[in-house]
Amino acid sequence: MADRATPLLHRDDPSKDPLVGHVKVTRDDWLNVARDVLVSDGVADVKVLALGQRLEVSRSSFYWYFKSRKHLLEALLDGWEDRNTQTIIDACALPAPSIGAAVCNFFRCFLDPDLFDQGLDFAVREWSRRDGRVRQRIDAADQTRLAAVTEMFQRFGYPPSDADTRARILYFMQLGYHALELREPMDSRLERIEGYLRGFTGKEPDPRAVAALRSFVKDLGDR
Amino acid sequence: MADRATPLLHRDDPSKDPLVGHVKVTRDDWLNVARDVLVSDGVADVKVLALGQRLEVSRSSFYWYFKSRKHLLEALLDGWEDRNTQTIIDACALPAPSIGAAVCNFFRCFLDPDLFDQGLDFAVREWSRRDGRVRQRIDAADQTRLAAVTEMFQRFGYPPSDADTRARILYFMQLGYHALELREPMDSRLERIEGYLRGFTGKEPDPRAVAALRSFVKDLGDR
DNA sequence: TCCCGTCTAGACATCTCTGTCCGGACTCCG
DNA sequence: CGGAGTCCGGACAGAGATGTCTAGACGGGA
Repeated sequence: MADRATPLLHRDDPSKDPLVGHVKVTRDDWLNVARDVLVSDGVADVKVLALGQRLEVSRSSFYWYFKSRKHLLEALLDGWEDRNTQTIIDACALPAPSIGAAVCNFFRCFLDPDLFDQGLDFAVREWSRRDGRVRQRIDAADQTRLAAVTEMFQRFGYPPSDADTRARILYFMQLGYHALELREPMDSRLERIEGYLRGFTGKEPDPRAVAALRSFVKDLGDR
Repeated sequence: MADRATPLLHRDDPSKDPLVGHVKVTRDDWLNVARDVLVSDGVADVKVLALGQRLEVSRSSFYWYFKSRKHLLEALLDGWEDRNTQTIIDACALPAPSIGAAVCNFFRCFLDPDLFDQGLDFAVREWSRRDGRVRQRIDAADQTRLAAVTEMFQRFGYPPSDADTRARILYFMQLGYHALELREPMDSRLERIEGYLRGFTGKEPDPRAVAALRSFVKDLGDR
């Protein structure tokens, strides 16, 4: 024992750390930090050393949880697919009394950042431009999502080609909205959505569906 | 003289090179290759070694033309600004008999990839998300472009606030269109533009302006 | 108390990219 | 012919990132 007499904790000052209470870093911690960096800085900046510094832990810890950086990126993609694509599929498969209510269900998962993470979706889309395998996964995800939306319209009696067209417009519109990074107040966004409902269903929006959407948004604002 | 008896040219087989005829690599060659990589792979992949390999030249040549990689990126930004922002400014300042013809001038520079490079604009916009200084430059460029479009509407009698609104819709719409990476046939794109003309000018499109735009597009297709 | 599984620090080799330096080939021009 | 200027290849050092290895701290169970 020479100069180091305080080997107790590997974290000097846990109070100023966002993970107060944790003494150990979990695999999910690595994944969450990696996801944050992916969204804010892009995949090129997802570096083991940088993630470790943010977690105030050395790189060695990383290699306990992940075989390599490549495996981390793979896990990141799996999480993205589980979260975003599955959310859309679930929303489209939800039972609904009318097509208007069904479209409302579709919009709901985009309104709640806990359900669909648009920043992550955008980051993966950007990542795909530079990685063929990611490109394949996101292309497949787009196909899967579109198929789910198309099936939703078909379930309410729209003929296949019509359902396909409406699904594409609906899905692409959401992509474009997020791509522009508009920051619109929730109220005017709701009004726009009601306008969309008329366009996609071809009739006046179901008042009960609109009311449900409004209360859903209100809950989002309250919490 | 040991094993190398053919020191004549530094390029083994100039025939299969895109720069046939060039024996020397120019500063513009480096810039062009760098721009291509920036557009297709992002700024992180703009590496001196990779650019040199594509030019079939060693990195030493690079440091003859550029002080450092940072200076190359700076030159890339200067070229982007000279080309894209200046193109919009010039198009908006062009004399026109009516606001409809003026808006046609605006659309023209987006239809011709030699005037406005949308891939480059998109790549720089993406780069700006990870570099504060680039972010400042692109924010300033957006302001400058919007001011030019606003001035165009004001020149034709629109009151300032109205001109500002129309300019924003017009400019943001172009951004969104390119962001979605739609590949629409030129014919249907022209029809859409005529529809926009009604919206932005509030009256039927100037037939002469539309005819000029059509012949401009035809020239683009012919060459 | 002691041992074992869990988790991390630090040292190390390796790779990639950057930037510098030197020398040589080529061109132009006197 | 020859010297200066232009341009490039190759070697070198340094920084930073990845992945491996070993020793050791911690906690829980026999």
